[in-house]
Amino acid sequence: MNWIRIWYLRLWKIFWRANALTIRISVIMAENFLEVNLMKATQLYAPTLRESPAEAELISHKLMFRAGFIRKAAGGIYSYLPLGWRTMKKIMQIIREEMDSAGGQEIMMPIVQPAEIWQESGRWAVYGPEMMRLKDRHGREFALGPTHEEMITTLIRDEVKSYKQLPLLLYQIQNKYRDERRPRFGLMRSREFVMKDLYSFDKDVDGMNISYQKMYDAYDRIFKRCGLKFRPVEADNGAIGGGHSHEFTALASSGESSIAYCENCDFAASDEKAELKIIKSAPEELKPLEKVQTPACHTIELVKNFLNVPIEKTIKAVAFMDDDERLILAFVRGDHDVNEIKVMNCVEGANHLYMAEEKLINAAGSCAGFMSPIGISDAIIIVDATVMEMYNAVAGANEIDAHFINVTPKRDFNAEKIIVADIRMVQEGDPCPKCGKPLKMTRGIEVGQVFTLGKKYSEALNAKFLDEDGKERFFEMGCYGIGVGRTMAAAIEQNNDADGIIWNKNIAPFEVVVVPVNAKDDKQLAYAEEIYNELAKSGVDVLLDDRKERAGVKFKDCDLIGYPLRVTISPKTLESGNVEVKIRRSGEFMNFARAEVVKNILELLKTL
RNA sequence: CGGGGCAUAGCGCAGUUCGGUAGCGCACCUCGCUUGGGACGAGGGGGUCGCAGGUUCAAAUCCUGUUGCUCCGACCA
Repeated sequence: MNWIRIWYLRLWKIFWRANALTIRISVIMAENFLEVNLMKATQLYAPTLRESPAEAELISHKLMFRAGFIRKAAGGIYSYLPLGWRTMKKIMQIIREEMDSAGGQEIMMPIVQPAEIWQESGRWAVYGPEMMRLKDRHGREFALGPTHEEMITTLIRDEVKSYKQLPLLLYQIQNKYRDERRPRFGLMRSREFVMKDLYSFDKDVDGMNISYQKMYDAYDRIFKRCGLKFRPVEADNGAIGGGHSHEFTALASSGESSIAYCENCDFAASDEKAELKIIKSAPEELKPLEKVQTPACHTIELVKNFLNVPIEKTIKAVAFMDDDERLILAFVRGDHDVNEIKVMNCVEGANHLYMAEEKLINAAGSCAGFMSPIGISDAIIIVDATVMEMYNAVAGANEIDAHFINVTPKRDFNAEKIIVADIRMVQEGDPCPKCGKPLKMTRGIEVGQVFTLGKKYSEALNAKFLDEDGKERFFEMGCYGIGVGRTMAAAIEQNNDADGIIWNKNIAPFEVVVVPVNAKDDKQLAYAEEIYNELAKSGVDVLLDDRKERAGVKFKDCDLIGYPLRVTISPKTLESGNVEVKIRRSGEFMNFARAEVVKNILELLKTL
């Protein structure tokens, strides 16, 4: 029996070699095996639906479901069908090419990770219920990897021992698991998802910053190639600290994060992070401070109306307290909102902010609704920098039903007792911190994030190497993720119409579909096959819709699935000798002479 | 984690108030007819009514428990 085994193995070897050849060669091979080629719609598993499940909320979710891209297995857990997986693979291929050209090397790490490495880094206890945990038959604990910092750091720590081996950039494209409290929006927030993550290891901070920049640039190319409208947004890497972080955010009204961006320059930041310029008010002649009665005017709106002053002339107070029950009063202009994160960053030792209890406010000698920095002592007072530029404004008087008028903070606030800082929330129309033009606000989908980790994990997991001086040092790390499914969903959010998806050709499941309007007509079918073969030979990713459906059904499916180009073969086109091409995005029809079809389609594709 | 809603055929839904042995549209199968934008006609297949227990001669329907899904909020980043 041994010889059978040997032959079997030899055949496998040949098969795999063939698989590894270039696309062009596989196209030539496909020509010979066309009869079993799955590029025909009759053989493609693409179940399209007229209606979407009631639970689908987002356009991308509905369309992916209707177009036969995904099916749900459980909440936040999906199968990818052939069309969906083709697009996923195209996105992954773009990512691979850019990662490789930036010096990355692809690896594959386990989904199932031992508890020990998480215990070692301290995150086993910290991660919480979002990490899916399981035990093997011996009772040993494991987790389904929500991320791979521990895995990769322990992977390299015993092997990479010299600065000469650095920098090292390793990445993988892998399923990740996060047991979201509330999975929703289809692939946008799922519990199992495909993610590319690259980890960089450098000998020093300079090296880490170079790696960071390489990734930043690679991300820019990746999302451009995917045809996304996006912004790299300055983000907070908070607890991890000490470095930069950018979120690559696809602009979409359905997005979960809110960002401010400038149309004039490249500024973009999350609403929480955006640093703002001081807005100066026009100087005025200073009037004397005066206390006035304002009965029951405990909101800015009421005060403004009662005293008949513009809202920009009022000062709003928000009272917080921290874990130690310290009272923190934040003051912003009446038409502005307080940014809690910025406030928290001003207060040393504060980890959480809560709305202050009224008794705290009273104990400090003030009262809710009428708080003021003037004449209050027992509180941490933080004043927005823009407030300091106001003249003759209205502020609370720290007693019920009374306000000060003609408040000029520079004159009236006790400079020693207040902290002046940028603590307000960005608003549409605020001047851009970079160029001063009015900012725009939009919502966005975070499709990728780059950030520097520094030594956080190398220290926690004791991953060291020897530098030029023979001294032991911890790796300077960075990590860089891209949500592949999210990228697909974001592309659909940005590119769809009433009929369905509109793909960019780089990530479309097929670039071109050839449709004989009546596949039962042998002449049409033969003609369509001819064009289909020519396109395939020219390297076009093409599908032949040879289904014996009515033309309307096929057209509807084409639009729904969103192939960038449709080639239509009909009695009309047969007679004229021309071939009709429809551009999905514009709805434009074009007619090409038979001999020019391939050439023109190749040209057209460059523009899509 | 708090608050709402839903669970009946692959998908969308009706039937539940008032218990009587399950229906509609789309999809699917067969035949006919039709073929440039989700045709039409005739016939047909498919459901332990989320699950478990209870009440009753009889439960999709009433009662109890439970699970899942979903929306809003909070939390997380």
